[in-house]
Amino acid sequence: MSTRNAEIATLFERMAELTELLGGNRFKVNAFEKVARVLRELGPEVDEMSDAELVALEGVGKGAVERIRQYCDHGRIDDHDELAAQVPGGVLEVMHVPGIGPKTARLFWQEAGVESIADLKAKLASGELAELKGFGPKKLANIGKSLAFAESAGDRRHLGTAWTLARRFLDVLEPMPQVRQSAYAGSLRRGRETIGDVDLLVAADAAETAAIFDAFCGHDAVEDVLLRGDTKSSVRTDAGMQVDLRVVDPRSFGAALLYFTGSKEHNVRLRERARERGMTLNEYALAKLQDDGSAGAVVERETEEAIYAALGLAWIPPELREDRGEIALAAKGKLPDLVELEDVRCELHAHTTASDGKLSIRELAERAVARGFHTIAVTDHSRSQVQANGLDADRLRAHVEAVREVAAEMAGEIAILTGTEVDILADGSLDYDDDLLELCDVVVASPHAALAQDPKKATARLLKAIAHPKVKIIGHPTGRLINRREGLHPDVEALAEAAAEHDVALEINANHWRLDLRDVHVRTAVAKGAKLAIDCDVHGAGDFDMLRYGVMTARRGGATKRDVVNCMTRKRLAKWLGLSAP
DNA sequence: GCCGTTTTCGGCCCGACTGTTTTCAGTCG
Repeated sequence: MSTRNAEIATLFERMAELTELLGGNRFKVNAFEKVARVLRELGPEVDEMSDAELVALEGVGKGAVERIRQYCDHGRIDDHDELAAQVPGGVLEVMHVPGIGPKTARLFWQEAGVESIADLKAKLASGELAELKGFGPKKLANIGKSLAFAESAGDRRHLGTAWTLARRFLDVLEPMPQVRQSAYAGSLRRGRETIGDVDLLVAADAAETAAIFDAFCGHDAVEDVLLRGDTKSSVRTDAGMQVDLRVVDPRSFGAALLYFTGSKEHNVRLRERARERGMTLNEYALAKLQDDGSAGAVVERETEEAIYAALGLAWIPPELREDRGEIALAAKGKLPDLVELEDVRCELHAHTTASDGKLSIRELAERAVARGFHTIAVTDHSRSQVQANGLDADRLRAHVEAVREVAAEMAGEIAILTGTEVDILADGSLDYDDDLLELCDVVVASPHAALAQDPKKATARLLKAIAHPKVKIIGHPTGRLINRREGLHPDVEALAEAAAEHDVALEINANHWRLDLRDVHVRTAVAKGAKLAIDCDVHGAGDFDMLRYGVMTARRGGATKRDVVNCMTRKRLAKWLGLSAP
């Protein structure tokens, strides 16, 4: 995501929220949200695009282009400022509290003078809000709880946190005799980098739901039961995340899985498509649409595949369900054949106790063998990474020798490659001289410091590293840490073009704190024909399990196994690295 | 505000749960 596009997207999001809060046209709200979403996922900067190119984007009309240009020229959008002038700044934050929507936020503000979270807390405590019509003790108590939870939990959680939490619940639910099928859905199934709530789905007979909800609400992880109905329940957990469970009739599992996987925007498209074909889609079934507008005979409901097929579409992998054009591709049978976890056959970015890893060379290699990998590269940190015990020239030479010894001992089991994760210094030069890099089979070059550089410098820095003849992989190219550090904002199109030209792979660092490249960058890389490397950046034994998050991110970007160097055979990989045959 | 196999107006997806309701609005996903 480029900074300029993100800034404008934020303004459109705020226009949507303000319009909603002020009771404006809800379709206008949707339209603003849609523009924001398009901008967030846009590869090129808006100032590099023509008006015609912008208006060709689905969801972007003339009005949006005018506002975008206004921001580019003057750094502000009049409509936004006019809306914002009508509402005190803190009211939007009040609206973000779970359980408070636009109507309630407006009522609190206009009838009770709540203009901030602080006001809300004070007036909850004083009992002033209880005098408002329609607000009994339970509603207010729930708002109080939401406030406390939001403060302790903070933002959306990492993909890895959500996946682990989902597993904890499914490990209890799956073995239950009443449970016919179970799955995680929502943004977790789509592999988004951050997850709001975990959505779980279970198929069971209606008569047997009580036992399932008992097990769910009584799970060790549960701190608070938010709601419990006949078909759905929500809880807050010790992981600081909410988990929702839906129990559906086994015959409707496919329709429900489709529905609860989302995205919301993808679902809207599907339902529109159903309508165009005289059908209606909900979480129970795809059904014929009757004259009175109600759902008639069921067309399909048991599997996602059948429902997509009935809509004239190939099954769409969850990671692509973001309304980014995947439905048109599915209609033409042109969906990419996405890379899968099992396609990944090697790890090319791993650390040992020589720098800041927890495993010895041999332990690292044994773990890689256990995963069925044909190759592992030992890439410890370079000298500038003092806090990570980076290797100076003498230590690197000794370490390379040590790696070669273990490689010889384990030659029958796995190929162990010498390597380094060499720092890309602020000016784009590398942290080791070329003669040292020559010792390495694999050179991963990564930025670790000067991560607040301006985009032009960052781009030049990374381009210089890509052009270096020994570099084969650019590690975590932006250096961002999700929810913690922005990292660099390079021109990813330019990087991808250069990477393709020099036959260098851009890494998708699979660590769930990083996911760097991120999904939209992957999309750009794939479009430009650049190779990708999905690496776990292994520091400890458990890190190999991060691979699934990297693969999900690659899939979200539309990567196939032909795009990913870790999917090569041992022989092809050696050839790509310029090594003599293994 | 956006969009078009019904193109420049008139639509724009669907349902569960809660609280405070005498029949439903608000929120959420």
